[in-house]
Formats: sequence, C-alpha cells, structure tokens
Amino acid sequence: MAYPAKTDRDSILNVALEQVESEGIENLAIRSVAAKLGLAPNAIYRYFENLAALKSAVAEAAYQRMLETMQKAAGRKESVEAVRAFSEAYLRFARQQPRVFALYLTTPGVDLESPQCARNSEFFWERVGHIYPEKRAREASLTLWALLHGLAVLREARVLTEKQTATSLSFSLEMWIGAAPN
Amino acid sequence: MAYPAKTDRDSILNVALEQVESEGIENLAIRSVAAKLGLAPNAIYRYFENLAALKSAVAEAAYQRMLETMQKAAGRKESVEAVRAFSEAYLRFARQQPRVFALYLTTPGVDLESPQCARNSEFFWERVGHIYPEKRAREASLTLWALLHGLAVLREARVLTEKQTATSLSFSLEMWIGAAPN
DNA sequence: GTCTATAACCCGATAGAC
DNA sequence: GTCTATCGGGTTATAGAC
Repeated sequence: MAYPAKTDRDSILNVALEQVESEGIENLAIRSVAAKLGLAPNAIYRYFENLAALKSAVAEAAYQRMLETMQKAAGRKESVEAVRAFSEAYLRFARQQPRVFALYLTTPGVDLESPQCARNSEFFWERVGHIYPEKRAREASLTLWALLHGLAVLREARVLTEKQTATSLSFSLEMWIGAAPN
Repeated sequence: MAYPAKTDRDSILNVALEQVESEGIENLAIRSVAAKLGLAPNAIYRYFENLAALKSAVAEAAYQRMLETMQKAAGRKESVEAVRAFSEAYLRFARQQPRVFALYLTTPGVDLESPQCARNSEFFWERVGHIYPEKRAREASLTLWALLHGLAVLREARVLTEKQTATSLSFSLEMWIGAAPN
C-alpha cells in the first residue's frame, strides 16, 4: 500500500478528549485534531462522519470514564462504604476534568442505549440498590445519583464553595443512608 | 435622525431566547437574530459587545426565568407546602424549556454575583432554610437544590422516565423533609 | 487510506457612509 | 443607530493523485 493507515479511531478520540479537556467541547475542531496527529483535515472523515459524530463519541467516552472512576473507587467495598467512596470519586472527577464532566448527562445526540451509558445506570442499581428494600431500591439509587450530580454541577457553577460541597455531601449521604430502613 | 432606533436590548434578547429554545445555544448566531428583527447583522453590536456577551445575557435571563417560576409556584404557601410546589415547578421548567434550562448552572462566563444569579441561592435559603435548625440550614437548602437539579438533568438526559422522575421526586422530598428535626 | 488542492458556505467582526 | 461592503477564519465537502 502506498498510503498505509497512519492513525486509528482511538488515537483520534484521545486527541479529541485532550482538546476538549483543555479548551471545551465548543472549541473542538476537526482541523486542530488532524493537525495534532499530523494529518490532513479530511483524513478524519475516514473514521468519523463529521464533527457532530466526533463530539458524540467524545461524550460517550465521558460516560465510560465516569463509570471506570466510580468502579475503581467502589472496588470491593461493601454497600455503605462503597457509596461513600464512589460519591467522593464522582465529585473528584467533576473537579479534575470539568470540561469532560460537562459532557456527562448534558450532551444531546448521545445514544443512552449504548453500553457505556446504560452501564452508568446499572452501576448505581447494582452497587447501591440493595441497601434499600426492593420496593424503593430504584428511586433510592436514582436519587443518590441525582444528588451527586446536582452537587457536582452546583460546585462547578461556583454556587457552592469547595467547603460547602464537602459539608453538603456529608449531609446528603447521612440523610440518604439514614432514610434506609435499617 | 436619519436612522431612528428600530430595536432595543430587550427585543434582541427575546429573539435570542426564542432561538436558543428552538435550536440550542450552540446555534445562536448574531446574523439569525438580526434577520429575525429585520436588521443588518452589525446593528446588534450597538446593544451587545459580541456574540459571547449575547450568550451570557441569555444565560442570565435563564436564571431570571427560573427564579420567577419558583417564586410564582411558592407564592404565599408555607414551608413544606412551598417546597413541594416549587420543586415541581423546577422540574416543569426543565421539561417545558429544556434548551433554556440547559443554560442554567452550566454556562461558563455568567457572573454569579449578578442579581439574577445570586437571588437563586437566596431563594432556597429564605424559603427553605428555616425548616432546618440554623446550624444545618445551609447544607439542607443547598442539598435540596442539588437534588432538584440532578433529577431534572437525569430526566432531560433520558436516564429517568417521566414516571421515575415523579416517584424519585416524591421519594426525595419525603427523605429531605423527613430528615428535618421535626 | 491518505494526500494536496480547491471551493462553497456560514459566521463574527470591522470600516466607513448616511 | 443602521446601512452596505468586506475581511478573515473555521467547517464541510469534493476531486483526483499516489
């Protein structure tokens, strides 16, 4: 072959993620990704249909990253301990990668049926649902998710200071755990 | 005057809000706003410094709208009743104006010290804080806000169905109210 | 599968006339 | 305060060579 492949889908995606984290999704451009990889702009089109498709892929990667972060934090810990651990990890993720976090749950055009996305729901259900009786497990786990996400957003919006976020998280978890039957 | 004013700041802002609601903030363009008003594109620059300034103004308007929505819903109701009322209003706002809601708490470059923004925090504090003892009032009111926002985001992301949102809201409020000393 | 080259399009922003 | 005209830049897309 005169022109062997110089790149692949994952390489492009990783460069895109870097650029999103440093400049935000709104400034992600096909040309800059190609330049970073030493490619002509339209080489990208072999792997992604257009800019919108690339952005969607980046957003899906954000779901994947969040899931891995939570899984790693929960580890083999048990119920309540696991909750505390991945709750803190959720907020840490938002602080450390704010522009990637901004894509999480807020990017239109992401297929929520895709494995990466669907597994985020399952994670909460599996790791947390059984703390509550079956009848209320679903609402309880979704409520916890909502709580964590809301706190992260409020802090990223600078409505909450770092300290207020910490105390509000303690308060929230205490409340959430305390509301369980035992 | 050979060229009398054909428009004003509020007219521009309203058109911008319409366009954001129908096409999202990322597609807001000075040219389309001007076209809608029957103006040349650069006439807009008499009222807004640039596109970024227009977007910020739209985002600030979103804060204003949310505040008015909550205030109207709370009305003269008392503590717990008020909480239920504006909580539902919060979620209704997100559903009815999803693209405007998407700007709320997620738009960088909005001055959170501006009256519209700061009053959102104050609202929660004033209407809700006294349900809890002073020592925990701050965390409690911020937690409620986080909860509502998280639920709204999860539903807009289609993680929660309409029904799950309703039951999770009930669960959340019960939990939140139940955690108060009396 | 990638390259160069080109073109069309849309947008933000500015200059200067009225 | 608004206009026309234009500049500069980014995005998308196509054609044809290698």
